[in-house]
Amino acid sequence: MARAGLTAERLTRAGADLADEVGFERVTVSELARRFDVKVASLYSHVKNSQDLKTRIALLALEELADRAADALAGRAGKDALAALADVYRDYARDHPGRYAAAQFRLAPEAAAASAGVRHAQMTRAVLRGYDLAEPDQTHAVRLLGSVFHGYVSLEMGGGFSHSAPDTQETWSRILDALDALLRNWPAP
Amino acid sequence: MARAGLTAERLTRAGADLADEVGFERVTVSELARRFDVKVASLYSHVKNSQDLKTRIALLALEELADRAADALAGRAGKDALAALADVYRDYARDHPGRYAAAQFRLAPEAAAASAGVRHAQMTRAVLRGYDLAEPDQTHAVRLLGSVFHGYVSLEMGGGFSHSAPDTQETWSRILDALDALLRNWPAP
DNA sequence: ACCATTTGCCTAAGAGCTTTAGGCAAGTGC
DNA sequence: GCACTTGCCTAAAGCTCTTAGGCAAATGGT
Repeated sequence: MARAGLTAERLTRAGADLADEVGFERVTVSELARRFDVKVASLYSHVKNSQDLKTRIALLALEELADRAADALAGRAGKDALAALADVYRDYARDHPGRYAAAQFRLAPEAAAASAGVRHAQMTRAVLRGYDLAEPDQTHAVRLLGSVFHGYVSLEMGGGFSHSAPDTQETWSRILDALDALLRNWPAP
Repeated sequence: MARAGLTAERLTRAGADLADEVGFERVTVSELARRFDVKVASLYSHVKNSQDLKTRIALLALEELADRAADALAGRAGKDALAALADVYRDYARDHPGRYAAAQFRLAPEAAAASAGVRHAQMTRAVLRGYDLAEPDQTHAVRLLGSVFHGYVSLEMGGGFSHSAPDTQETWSRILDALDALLRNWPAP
């Protein structure tokens, strides 16, 4: 019997593609086996279990997202950098909804600490260097930006803003304007 | 054989409690049947299927959340109202994590239109009456607030802010201060 | 109070996903 | 060329979901 050439990495990538097609929550070891034209049990030599597979997909998504963000931030500062970072999240979620959902997957603490999640926080801090914020306000601002980016993208993808004018692109720009204004004028306690 | 007195409503409430205990994604028709000491198939007379059950739980959560919000907003205006509404979301998510997750469940368009989701949007608009925003800025602001509230709560619950100073309560207050300042000083396009 | 009807929960059964155990054959290294 | 490792397989058990059909408990009209 010819071998299919399974690998944890190939499975992870295929799982991520599957997530983008059918949604992260419907990523299943069985479906993945079907796609590789292989029996289900065979996957268990490469991946511990379903949880492990999902964790790998999540880590992949976090990496990809961090790579895109690093690219987008190169050579930018101030509002330019803010908008670039924001767009990376929004565009990634549009291009890869399943991967984006995977990036939200609850990781075990050690996995989380070793993940690209750390880079995300660093990059948000890098954006804030264009604004004049001392600690602890900088941390507050990091958390605010994370909340807005994630919250907006997830509401928009979830259809929370649908069927209503004005269109979401317009809102997105105005929110970025507003955040820029806010960061330039962060209120004292 | 004694009857268990099953009802769509009782199942929904028990399902919501179950969600709070083990997480919304682990709410299962089987587990619910176990809790009522009844065979699984019996639930299918009261609830169409697993999807239907989850939808009902989601609608319940949206109602409860809207009721809490309406309560909290009564007699408040301006920043007071803003903070009260924000706290309702955060507190509800803390008290009822499973229900909160359920409230994020993707509803079918008709279900969504008939849900308490509409009230949520109205209440956010009510809060904005304390600030001087004309359309379309008001809609942009509604979306911003929704994004921040949802994004913050979901990152905080997901452990996104864990293990790091300053504590999340402090950040939350400062974010509300910042939003208040931003709304009082919304930038022109 | 009695019988007919409705309603509620049951048994049975099929189909899918997950996971473990053990086997045979295709590659790998001496 | 042979022993060994590795990769995919078959088999099987356990869990969830869902439908179909049956019996008994409630309900209500006479």
